[in-house]
Amino acid sequence: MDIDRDGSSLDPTSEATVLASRSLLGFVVRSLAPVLEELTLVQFRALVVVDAAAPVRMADLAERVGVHPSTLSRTVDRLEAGGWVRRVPVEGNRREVHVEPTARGTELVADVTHHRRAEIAAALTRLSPPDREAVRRGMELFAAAAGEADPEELLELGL
Amino acid sequence: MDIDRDGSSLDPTSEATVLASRSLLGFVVRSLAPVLEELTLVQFRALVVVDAAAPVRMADLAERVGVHPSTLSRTVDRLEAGGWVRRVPVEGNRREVHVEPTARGTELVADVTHHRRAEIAAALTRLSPPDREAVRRGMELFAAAAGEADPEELLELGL
DNA sequence: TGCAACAGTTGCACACTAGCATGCATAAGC
DNA sequence: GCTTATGCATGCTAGTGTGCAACTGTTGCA
Repeated sequence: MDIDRDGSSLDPTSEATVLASRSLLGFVVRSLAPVLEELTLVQFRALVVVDAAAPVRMADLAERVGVHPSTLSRTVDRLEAGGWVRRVPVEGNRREVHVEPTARGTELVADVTHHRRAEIAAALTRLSPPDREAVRRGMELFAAAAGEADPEELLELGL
Repeated sequence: MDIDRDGSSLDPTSEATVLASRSLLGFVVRSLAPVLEELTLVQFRALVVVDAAAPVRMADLAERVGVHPSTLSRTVDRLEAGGWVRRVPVEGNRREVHVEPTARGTELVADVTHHRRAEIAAALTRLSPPDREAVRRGMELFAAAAGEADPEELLELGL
């Protein structure tokens, strides 16, 4: 909330960046809100990993999501019951189980990112071409300076 | 995760913005991670509201956090047990109860935002002054185009 | 004064996350 | 082939979040 309280003590660039980050977070939250009416955050996180890494073994999935295998087993139960993922036998190994997204699961994940990107693009249309260019340059410079976010890390918020 | 999968279909400014947003989210998540070892996300959300709006009535708090008063009552129980907030009687009204952060609660919230701001500032030092200026301008333009995020909305992720 | 509305808590029910210990089937190693 | 390790599922316990309904105490109004 008070992400920029006491902001006056920082340099103007940090200031502007913090402010912009609040706007961006708004986009993220809005894109996530509808999902959270269908799935819990934990479930969506798991679905995102499945969608990105399928086919993935249960144990690997548990590790990537960062939960105990037994917890994951039950989370997959729920995702499977909801029709978001399915367990598939691994050929040549009857001990392991793979998890894959269903079409519905893939679609849900795609919708979220799509919606987010569309909203951002819509906001940018409110700028003149030169201003848009300035945004592009600023964002690129910032991304380069900040470095890629660790995917595992982003996952902690289901992103 | 795949926040920029299929990115090629968008304009370069959206592209850059999405990329930068991933970095920014990384900062947010990192600043939040230590907190989540002490409090649940819901509890932290409530704490943030209390810290920002104290003193606040239970009913108002429930509404702002977006949960049922009975749920909030128990959440406050837990926050109070952990020493993050305290209930204080309202003078002149023995029916209402106010909630206030303890010093510890205020400090926790401040730590999160501080840590986040410091990390962002540190990343920006890796840029030359002119580049930093370009970032400032880009971020300001974006924030202006995107508009202020709705505080209630950001709260959904405890921000 | 008496009654209705209000503020907050508590009992109840249910779902989800979480981890540990256990069990079961399968695979791998000797 | 027998033993051990692995992969997964399940029973158990516990903490949390959630809402509804009921209850207590308080306030406000007629």
